[in-house]
Amino acid sequence: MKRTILLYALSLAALIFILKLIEYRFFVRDLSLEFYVGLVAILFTVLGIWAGNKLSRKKTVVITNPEFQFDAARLQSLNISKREYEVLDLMSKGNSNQEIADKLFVSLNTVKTHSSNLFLKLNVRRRTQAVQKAKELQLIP
Amino acid sequence: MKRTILLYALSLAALIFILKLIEYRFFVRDLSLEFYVGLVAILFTVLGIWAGNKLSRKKTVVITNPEFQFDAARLQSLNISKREYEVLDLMSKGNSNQEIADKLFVSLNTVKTHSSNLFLKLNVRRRTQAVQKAKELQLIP
DNA sequence: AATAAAATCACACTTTCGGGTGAATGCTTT
DNA sequence: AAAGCATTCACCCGAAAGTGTGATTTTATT
Repeated sequence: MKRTILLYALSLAALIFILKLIEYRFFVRDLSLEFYVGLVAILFTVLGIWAGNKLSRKKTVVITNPEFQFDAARLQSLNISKREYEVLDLMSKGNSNQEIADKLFVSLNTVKTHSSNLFLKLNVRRRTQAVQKAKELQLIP
Repeated sequence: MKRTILLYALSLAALIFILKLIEYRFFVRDLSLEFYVGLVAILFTVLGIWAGNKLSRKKTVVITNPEFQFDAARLQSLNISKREYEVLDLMSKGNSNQEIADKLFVSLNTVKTHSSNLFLKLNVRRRTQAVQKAKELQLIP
């Protein structure tokens, strides 16, 4: 964290130095102000992406802790429906399809349909893989 | 992904518009070039951080659980053999019996025997339950 | 009201899993 | 050497899981 901030500061200093050089050329060679500003924008966008990645990678480690942080956004982005999620949840608790069907008051075939669609959305082929992936994606505890 | 790029483009356009306004004021109020450049730098750093985060967020895959403390004593007390544990480990990673057999260079029947004994020792009836219970017992991450 | 999405179920079919039994081999431990 | 354990494998059988297709109903959204 500290090192990232330090590196950011150093990069900032280096960039400002480079910009001063460019500024010099700008006045000497009479380039347009738009070109100059565009260059600054590009450089700092790149720097921002880099710094952002460095800083948010630390956050990833925080997410790694055992405290489950439900990722509703990811659930939505995968287009997993409410019913499919319920099946996933019961699945992760070690229930068979028949047990899931009994608990959700639906037929076995319905559970199969839901789980099949779930596997497609999670891009897996078996329930064990689905559970694994769902945990990685912070969809279930 | 597409939406992020679109939003980035829109933000870019908005920023350029704002910059033009600032540029206008710059000439009118005669602010220093350094101030102007600094502002551009800050704005695009922020934009870069945001865009970078959006684009790289899908990389937050969590596999390691730092809380995991391997409980060798429990493994022994359950009389789980080395080979059975290897099967359990591969099982927890979503492998089918056939895949486990291939990875351990044994036959499918052997894996079935191991997993069957494993289920007895863990007092479960399905691989999903076995994985669940093994995690609870701190046998696997 | 029309359309789209979600949820429901069926049926046929293939694959995978799990139980039960039996058996051969090798490695320790007594 | 004998007993015990782990490891290996085979065969059979039934249960569970998963695939594919098609169809109906319910619920949201426009």
